[in-house]
This record gives sequence, C-alpha cells and structure tokens, in this order.
Amino acid sequence: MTLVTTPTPRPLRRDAADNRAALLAAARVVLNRDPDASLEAIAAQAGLSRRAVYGHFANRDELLHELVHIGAERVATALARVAHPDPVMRLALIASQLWRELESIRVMAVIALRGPLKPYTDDSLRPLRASVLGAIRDGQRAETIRPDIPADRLARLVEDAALAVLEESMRSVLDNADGQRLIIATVLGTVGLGWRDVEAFIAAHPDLAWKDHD
Amino acid sequence: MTLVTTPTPRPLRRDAADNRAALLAAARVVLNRDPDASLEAIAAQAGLSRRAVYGHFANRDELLHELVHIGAERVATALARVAHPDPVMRLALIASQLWRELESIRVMAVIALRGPLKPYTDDSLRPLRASVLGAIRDGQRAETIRPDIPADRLARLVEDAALAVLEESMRSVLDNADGQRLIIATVLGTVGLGWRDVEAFIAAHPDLAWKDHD
DNA sequence: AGTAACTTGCACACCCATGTGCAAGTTACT
DNA sequence: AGTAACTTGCACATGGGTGTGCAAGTTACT
Repeated sequence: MTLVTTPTPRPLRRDAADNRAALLAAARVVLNRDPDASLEAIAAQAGLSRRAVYGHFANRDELLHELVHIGAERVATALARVAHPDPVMRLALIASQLWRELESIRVMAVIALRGPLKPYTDDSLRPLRASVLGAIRDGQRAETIRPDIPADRLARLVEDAALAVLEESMRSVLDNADGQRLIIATVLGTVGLGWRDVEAFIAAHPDLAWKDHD
Repeated sequence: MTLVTTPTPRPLRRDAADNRAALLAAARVVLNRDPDASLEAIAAQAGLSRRAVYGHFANRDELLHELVHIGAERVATALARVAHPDPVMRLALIASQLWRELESIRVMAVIALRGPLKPYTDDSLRPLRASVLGAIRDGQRAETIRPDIPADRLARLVEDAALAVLEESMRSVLDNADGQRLIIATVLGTVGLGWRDVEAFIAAHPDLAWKDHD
C-alpha cells in the first residue's frame, strides 16, 4: 500500500520562484522591443543563462504561453472593473484600462500575430474583443458611434488604433496621464466622435482621469 | 584607341527581365502575407528556383531594397497628384492615393519595421510623411484638425491608422470603392473629425470617389 | 552542516535559412 | 544553327537559434 502525496509536486524554492518571475518579466520587456528576440536575449535581460530557462519552461512556446496566460488574467481583471450604460463611456473605460496593461497587451498582440501561439492568444483576447464589439453595437444603435462601418470591422480598427497608441508610447515618452488621455482620444476618434466632442466628453467625466494606486 | 561602350552593361534577355519582375511581384505578395518568408517561398511563388534569385539579386537585402525603391517611386508618383488648399482635403487625397498603392505601401511598412533596411525605407517614406505632417499642421492652425495632440505624434497615429485599414483589407475582402472610403474615413476620424462631418465631407466632394483607370 | 534544489558552462545534435561553386540543361537572340 | 544568357539541381560552408546531457559549482532550506 502506498501513501498518496499531495498533488502539489513541491513548494518551489524562493530563488527559483524569483528567477521564474524574472524570466517572464524579461520576456515581456525584450519581446516588446523585438518580437523575435532569442532565449539568449531574454535570459540575459533576466540576469540568467540561457540554459536556466529550460529549468523553468519546457521550451520557448511554453514561456510565451505563460506570458499570454498572465496577460490574459491581468486584462480580465482590468475588464471586470468596466461597466457603464453609455457605450461610449464603456469604450473610454476599456481604453483607459488597457493603458494600464500596456506591456502585457502589446506582448500579446505581438505574439498573436506570429507563430503557433495565435489560437491561444486569440482565445485569451476574446472577452476583451467581445466587450468592445458590444459597446460598438450599442453605440451604433444610438448613433453616437459611426454606423457607416460594420461593427466587427470597426472593432478591429479600434483595436489597431489602441495598439498604435501603445506603440507610440514605446517610441516617445508618454506619462500615464498623457497616455491615458491619448488612447481614449484615439479610440473615441476612431469610433466617430469629433475632437470637440471628445474634449467635452473627457471634461464632463473627471472620473476618467488617471489615478495612481492601482 | 578603344571604343567606349554604352554604360548599359547589356540589354537583359526578355525572359530574364520577366523573371526578375516576377520575383519582385512574388516578394510583394508573399512578404505581405509573411514578413519573414524565405527566399525559397518567394522563388516558389514566382515559379523559379531559389538558386535563380541569386542570378538577379546579390542577396536578400538587395531584393528588398529594390522592392522599397519601386514602392517609393509609385508612392512619389501618387503623391505628386495631391495638391489642395484645404488641409483636410489634402489628407483625404493622400489617403485615397495610398489605397491605390496598398501592396507597395504595406510591404514597405513591414520591411521598415525589421532589419537593416529601416534607414533606407524611412528615407523613401520621408516625402510622404512630410506631406502628412504639413497637412496636419495647417489643419491644426485652422482648428479643423484636433489641436490637442502634437502634430508629429498625430502624424504617426494617422500613419498607423492608415496601415490598419490596409491590414484590414488583407483580412476581409474590400473592393476598391469601400477600401478607399474606409481609409479616408479612418484617417479623417483619427485627425479629429466626427463621423457626420466625414460623411458630409465625402458627400460634398464627389471627386473623391473611386475611379478606375488610374 | 548536510541535502536537495537550482544555476552554470560546455558539448553536442538538430533544424532552417542564406550564400556560393559548378556542371548540365534549356532558352532567347542573331 | 550557334552562342551566350539564363535556369536548375546538387553539394557544401556558414551562421544562428533551439533543445538536451552532464559534471561542477552555488544557494536555499531544515
């Protein structure tokens, strides 16, 4: 008769846990700079050897998979905060939350484009996309959002517009307040609002302003 | 005394010229689908062997260089048609011309991002970018274009927005009329016009409508 | 202080893409 | 019909990234 051990294989040693986290963080940084970066580059950024990577992840894909998984969780958490009857406001809130998850979002987008991780990444982004699409549909019904472009197509353009702002933030320096304002302005602009309307909208909703602490 | 031969090395054989053109066309197609496609893939698309590529281009970079060169010429030609006192109209015209050069533009953008060709590609796109930037500055002075975003930053966002439409055209099918309308709407939206203004603008300028036959 | 966990460095095999040399075949041009 | 141009297929070298095995060193935990 054998004793059944707990399914938990073993409580990771502290330095190992740190290194694992460091690798993921390094991957997020390096891959944002160069989507084709080698494991060598990622390990170096984490201050580890390439060989060590294989102590934590079976292979490259598993590392990326983890990255996407973590990103998806952060986005889901951020998205959970968003709820508002006005679809335009909902889009603004989503945009604003995305700004806070800049690096995770961008890595996911970049990984989604290339390689075999695409299906999984798409899965992870599904709720976000559904949420955007829903807001756009509602807004089109109310004609606050341009009804001249099919909702699904407009949703993709909004996604690309948001990504453009995230990329812009890698080129030049954007502090949080500016970045948040910019991504909101760009998303609402894409969706059909004129710039004066956007300014009025932002002014009318001071609760949209950037708050630190979470 | 020696006879001086014309600087033209020799008049390319016809099939060779055809194949060279086929390779460039194949590269445009294949690289639009996958920016990292191998020479093998490009040659195959052209119906040639990988080895033949080296009969026309010294190396991979030279092929890409040629592609960018051709693209730049097409864009320059298209851009030359654009001149209008109203900066918004100017942007619309630029956008409209870009739609006609879809594949060339997209390949250039994709090549510009990665690899050592970036400086050359940037050079090639300079006049286009200058033109966009100029229109934006003029429009901001007149307050028809949103003045709340610095002109250079807005120019980059416009560029990304235009690319987003070109990408959208690779995902779903867009006929010329729709594509042109969409890229104009997106660019003008990014630049701050509301969707009703855009519709009015397009309606007021029937000369913007798609015309075949160049 | 001792043990297991973790990292390192090196060696190696593997894959894939690029670039070159060369002989043999096909094709355009005159 | 003959010649040079062009393409092909193969072999080979090179380079860079991935993934693995193993021995030796370091570090966390008890």
